[in-house]
Amino acid sequence: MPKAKYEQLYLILKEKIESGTYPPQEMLPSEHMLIEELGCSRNTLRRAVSELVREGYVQTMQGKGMRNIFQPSKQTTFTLGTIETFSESAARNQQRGASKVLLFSSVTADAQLAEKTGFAEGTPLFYIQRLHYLNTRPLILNHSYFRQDVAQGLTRQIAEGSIYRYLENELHISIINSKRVVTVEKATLLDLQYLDMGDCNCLAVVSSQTYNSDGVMFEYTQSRHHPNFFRFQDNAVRRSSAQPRTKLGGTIDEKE
Amino acid sequence: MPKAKYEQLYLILKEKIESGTYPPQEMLPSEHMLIEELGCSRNTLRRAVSELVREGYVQTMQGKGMRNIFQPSKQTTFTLGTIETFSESAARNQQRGASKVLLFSSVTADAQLAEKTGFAEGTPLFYIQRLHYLNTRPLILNHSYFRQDVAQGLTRQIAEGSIYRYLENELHISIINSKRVVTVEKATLLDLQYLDMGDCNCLAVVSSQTYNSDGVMFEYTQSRHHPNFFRFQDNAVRRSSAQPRTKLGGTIDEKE
DNA sequence: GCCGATTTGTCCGTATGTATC
DNA sequence: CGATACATACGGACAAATCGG
Repeated sequence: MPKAKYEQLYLILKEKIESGTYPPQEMLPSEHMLIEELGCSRNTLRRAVSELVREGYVQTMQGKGMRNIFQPSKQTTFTLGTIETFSESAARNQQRGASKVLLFSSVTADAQLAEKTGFAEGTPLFYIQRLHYLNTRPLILNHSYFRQDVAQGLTRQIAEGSIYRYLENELHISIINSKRVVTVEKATLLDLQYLDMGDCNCLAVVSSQTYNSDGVMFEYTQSRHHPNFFRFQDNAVRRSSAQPRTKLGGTIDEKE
Repeated sequence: MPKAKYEQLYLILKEKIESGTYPPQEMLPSEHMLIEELGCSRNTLRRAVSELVREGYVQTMQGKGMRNIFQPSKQTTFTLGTIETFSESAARNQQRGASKVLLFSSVTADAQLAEKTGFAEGTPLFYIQRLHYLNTRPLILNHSYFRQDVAQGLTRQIAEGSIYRYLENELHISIINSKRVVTVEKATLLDLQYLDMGDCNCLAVVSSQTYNSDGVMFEYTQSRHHPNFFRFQDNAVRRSSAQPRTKLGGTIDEKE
């Protein structure tokens, strides 16, 4: 369970929105009312609300109030504000994913690999190819590179299970953040061999660089997603001062 | 210029990070130091910092401090935390985009269109097809639907220029937020006709539902992006309490 | 292992500004 | 104009994690 109060309030409000306790398209109680009802300070409530805004559950408008703009899942279930990952999809569909290690090897980053991954040239790496299945259907082909000096003792056996459980529980590495880029690329021969793509010749590629608490990027992973089962969700919020900020300013300018 | 103090502090810190005033991979000054240096309260500083964390400029670790993890643009310029839009790319490359209206029409949402767009069946809509060029190269094919009762008086002439300037400045509609979904789809005949896609038969599709301050979704736009020029960026941050939250929890679980 | 200093994380109360009605 | 509501900003208090002695 979450310890922080603002997380609890966030979950309470989210539940009330999803369950229809707050009617769709209608105004929520004012901050003042919610503070009394929930027994918290204004700052704490606002922190919970700002998360709901970021995820597209509510609109806030100065001088007016907060409006519930949650829409209960049109077609597929509607999780907001982030990537729907493989394991999330699996859990949501009551299906369990499986994984298979195609390749476990050691490599040293050459100039080309350094350029692609962001590791320094000459860095010793583990290079692992893994295939993720959902319901016996292969959906994601992963190319992962781990720094050998960080992921010490990593073996093919461990990769068959959970690499991250090993890194966190055995090596006590704490993962801090992960930078990701989504692009669309032509399918390689390997993609076509393992992913059953029909007549599509492109796929969605999520490249991520993951950092530990020492600030070192210890992992680069390229996830190649079957195009029919890839779905990224986001909510862009209007920013008061329309700088060359990126969020919605960009999105809206895009349409001019 | 931005009015809010936390926005100014955010820009100041971001500039110092990007310019190398704070060395890469090193710790930033502590909150206490920055507060004195910048002349602000702790909350205001923390608000600015949290934005930098969200965009992958810095890591924060309780008991340790803040580390600069910005990487100055490996290959393409590196804007973090959001979609790189058409106009942003254009501006960044010193190139100007152009737009062409392919179709301007009125339609009424039937069952199928209602399902796809989220408008109620029977809603009168403007349906506009527009092609966006970058440097004479067609990159994005947009299918836009606007509610006629909201976007009153919209004409093909206006669509040749900026629809949003008309909506905001003439009709005084305030845009609050926009829900977006990124998928990969097979190219249609129209895509192949207008976008010069080579031998790719798929493209990146960004579907967005945009809301005004009355909480009504007044626009649905499907942006079909040339696969070679699509790039979505994100930074996932570790959350202390590992709930069935979505951000990094999901990303990491994905790798199990 | 303990203790204290440092640093970030959470929470509260209050005051003021600004947009809406 | 006043009342209401959200937005910004400040200062203080305590908790939790880290690190060095």
